[in-house]
Amino acid sequence: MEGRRPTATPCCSKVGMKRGPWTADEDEVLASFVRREGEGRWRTLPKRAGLLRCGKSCRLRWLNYLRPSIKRGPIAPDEEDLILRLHRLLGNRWALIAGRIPGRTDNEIKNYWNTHLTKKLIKQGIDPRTHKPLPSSTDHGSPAQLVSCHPATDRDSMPQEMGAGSSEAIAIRNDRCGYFHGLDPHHDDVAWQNCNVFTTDGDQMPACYGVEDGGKGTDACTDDVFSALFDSFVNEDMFNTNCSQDGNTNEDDNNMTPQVEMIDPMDSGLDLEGLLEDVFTTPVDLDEGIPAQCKDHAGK
DNA sequence: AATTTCTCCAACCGCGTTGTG
DNA sequence: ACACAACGCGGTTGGAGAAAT
Repeated sequence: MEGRRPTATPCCSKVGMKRGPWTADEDEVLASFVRREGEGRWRTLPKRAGLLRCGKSCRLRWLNYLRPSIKRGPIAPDEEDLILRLHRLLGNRWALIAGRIPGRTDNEIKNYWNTHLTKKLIKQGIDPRTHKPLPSSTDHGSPAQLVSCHPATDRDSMPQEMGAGSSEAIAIRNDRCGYFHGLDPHHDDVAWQNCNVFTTDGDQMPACYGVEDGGKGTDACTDDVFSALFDSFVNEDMFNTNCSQDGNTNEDDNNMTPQVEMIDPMDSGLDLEGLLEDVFTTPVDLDEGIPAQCKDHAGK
């Protein structure tokens, strides 16, 4: 973009630095240099490589476009599904999300989210920021004190155009259940007992949140717990299985406003990144790092 | 065909975090 | 403990092309 407006404080104040779209020649210079010298030292890279770009620009170009592992082309449905689940779990942690979707960059996912998925969710009556039903699409009714949030509960209340198994549908179900209610009571009893019920007044907080143990609560969460948690987010089939195994139904669910403490993992003091790193011990490469269910789901 | 509006996405910026001396 | 540099991330911008009028 040659015509990008100049700013008062450009990232690189050096006069003579080139900005805007990269040319094929620049790409070639950068790519061959990074292949030769490796990533890093971006600040000095332009000089060493003979590019009239700032280091930041070089880094971005490499990471978002030139890296050999970049997958081009449209986002596949399974990738979209994974993005939705991960966003629900992680929020706008684009880099973290991208790290779980091989070949996709944080920028690409962010763009896709902003241009496609937000609209899609809004169209389906879901707030893309919170993954909760939009106010206009919810009917606030009876004050439930305790919510036993079993996914099957909401199945019948899904919007018609939304398949019960769709990620959007799951998003709604999970919204009514709190972040951790994707946990499978059949899969991990301890995790379920720790996390399945909590109230608005915090009478019983799940140990996972680290509230009751002086902030060291993440220690109380085993890898198994978070594997189960994460599996439940990324594995639709498992989730549906849970639903079918759970006989709980509530015909008035549409009217139920769950008084669940919707704890934002980002604000809970829970080190999700660290925990995710534990769940996926190897970086980026899904074939190695992502549980089988997830791998299947991503079709990688 | 010309013009306007909309959509997409590459690139930029500012700020927070991490590393180093 | 502090300062500084480098890196990395998320939010935002604006040009190009597509679609609508």
